[in-house]
Amino acid sequence: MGEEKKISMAVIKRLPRYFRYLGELLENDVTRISSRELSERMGVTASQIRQDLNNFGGFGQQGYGYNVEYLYNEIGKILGLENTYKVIIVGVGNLGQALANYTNFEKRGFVIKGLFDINPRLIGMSIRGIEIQDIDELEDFVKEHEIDIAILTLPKTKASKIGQDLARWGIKGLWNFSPIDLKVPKHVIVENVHLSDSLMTLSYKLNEQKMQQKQEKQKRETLGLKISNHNTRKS
Amino acid sequence: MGEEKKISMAVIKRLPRYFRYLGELLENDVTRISSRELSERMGVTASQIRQDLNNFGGFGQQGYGYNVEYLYNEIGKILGLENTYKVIIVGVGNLGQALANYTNFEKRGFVIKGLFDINPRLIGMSIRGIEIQDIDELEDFVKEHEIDIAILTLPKTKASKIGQDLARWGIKGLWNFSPIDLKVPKHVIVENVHLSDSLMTLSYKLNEQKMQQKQEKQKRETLGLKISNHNTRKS
DNA sequence: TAGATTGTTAATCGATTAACAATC
DNA sequence: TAGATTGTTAATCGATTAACAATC
Repeated sequence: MGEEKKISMAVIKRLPRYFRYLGELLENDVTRISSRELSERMGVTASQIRQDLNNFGGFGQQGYGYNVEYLYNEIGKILGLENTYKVIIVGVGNLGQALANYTNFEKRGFVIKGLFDINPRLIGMSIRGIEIQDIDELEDFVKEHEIDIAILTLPKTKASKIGQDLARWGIKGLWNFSPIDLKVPKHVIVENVHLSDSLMTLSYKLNEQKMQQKQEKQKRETLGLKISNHNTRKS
Repeated sequence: MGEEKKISMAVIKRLPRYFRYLGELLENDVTRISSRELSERMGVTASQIRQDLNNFGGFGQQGYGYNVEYLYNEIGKILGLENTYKVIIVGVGNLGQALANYTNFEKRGFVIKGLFDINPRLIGMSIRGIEIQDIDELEDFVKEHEIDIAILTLPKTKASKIGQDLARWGIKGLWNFSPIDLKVPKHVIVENVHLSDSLMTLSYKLNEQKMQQKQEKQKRETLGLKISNHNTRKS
């Protein structure tokens, strides 16, 4: 009783991908799918799919598989997509503007209520009908409108302090695009998008690939040399 | 000999974070650091740091710790940051524009050589001196300039085909921002940035937090009820 | 030298995969 | 009913943590 087995982050991080694949199946009017078939499409094991889903309950039926629409909706619920959140964007540079213009987030219940920047040239401008305000207004706005989430798209030098301020002012979640680790109380949820980390991972993988190819080439050449030596000796 | 123990993705994904922390230490003129102290700053175990680093060699010294600058440079090498790559951006919408304007990538050796879009209103415009070209020019450009990496910031309906085209035209890596899993030959490296997945993870965590708080509140209320009952009986 | 801290082996923990009884 | 496929337990695998001898 009350013994919620803590669900691992590995599982949680896979849920959006399941959701994505089920959404596609739904679009293609597929009504049912087995763990085996889904596993083949997704390139994972059927066992993992069944294990992952059974963390949250039994959504399938023996001998039948899973009803696509039902499972899609259930995963949506698990992800909390039926909630709506009041969102602000702090830092309306290139990336902030891009996110402000991105209407898809609202479909997931993330409604942008305010935009904030320090740059006087931006303040007063509007994006999708929302005026960019001076960051001095941030505290009052967050408290008055009971903002849930702040998207942090500002220079790392400022992100840390603003993140802590927002935590104090009652923000529930931070979607952080700055290449730093925010230090906030643990009741404030932080989800990071570290683009530079992602780029470095890409760099690593490209470099690894390059080295492997070089190695293989060398191996081929050594082999070629041996063969030609062999031939020389023979002839 | 030639028995490279394959390094796990978990380790690789942690390298950029080490690199980040070491960079900060370097900026603060810290010359040496022990695994223990770094572990405290980063919120990981010292054991993990030593294990991770020893996948690539012994960079420290017993009784001393690690030289910050040396370790920073070595991790930079491991990440392949001394390489330079020719990059194009395919899809110059809000996000593509933001990335095109982001100069930090060039510091990591990712040099943007071309921008491509299908939208006639964008074609001919320039960002940081680079003209946006019609996507029809893509094949010739990639082949002629031997482009290494394509950043895919286009609608998911188009990303899949373009990704496959680019693979055929000799691209080495794809930095994919579309919410799909690209199907390309395995010699083409794909690094995904799934913003919508990240947002759904945030949504999950917020929802979980909300439920936990609700549960705790209920528990407190039940407890309060019991106490008041108890008091009632007593008085 | 004595103290500190690495590199590395061994122990533990957790996550993934395999197997199969339950059941639709 | 027979076949299919889940839900779940057990086995395996891999990753993390602990421990400590080596050594600066």
